[in-house]
Amino acid sequence: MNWTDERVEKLKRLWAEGLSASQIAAQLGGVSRNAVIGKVHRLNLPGRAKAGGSSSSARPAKRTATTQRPANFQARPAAATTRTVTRAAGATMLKEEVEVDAFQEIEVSRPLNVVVPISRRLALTELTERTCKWPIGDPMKDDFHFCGCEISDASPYCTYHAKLAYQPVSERRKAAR
DNA sequence: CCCTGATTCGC
DNA sequence: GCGAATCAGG
Repeated sequence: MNWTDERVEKLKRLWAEGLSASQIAAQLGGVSRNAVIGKVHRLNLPGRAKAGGSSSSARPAKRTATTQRPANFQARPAAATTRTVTRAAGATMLKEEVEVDAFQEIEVSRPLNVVVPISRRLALTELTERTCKWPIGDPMKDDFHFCGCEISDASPYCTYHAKLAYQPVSERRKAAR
């Protein structure tokens, strides 16, 4: 694989979004994470905070899609906006708005110290034994992805989605993200 | 041991 | 310019 303009643009975009080098490599295909990092340097793109690198949870300066935030840290307004803009069909739109409203309810009632994982937006082929396999979005649409945040135990889901996984669907829907 | 980014250096 | 190998860290 060579670095076509298209692939370079995608690299720039994903890097700016805060995806890790390995995630970007998986999305581009045909390159290793080292290749991605090397290219990032050659392009003189801004690096990630601190030398020695760090896991996704230890990037102090930049807030990225892989960090975790307190539950009440304004995830909702952005999400609500995005969903409203993204959806087109009337029926779907209505459903989404209901979900968003329920989500707001949940968030208000959630204790302050609970953290909600921010999706790493991984594709199926990017999942590992240690990434949350909670599906997000419509499998028939381009933006379908999995939560992908890190998990530590044997559960297929992160702690947040594990709680959802064993609830009745009607209850899950309220907190679905 | 999993992961992260940074750097080096032969190609 | 490219990226595997290696390093250094969480």
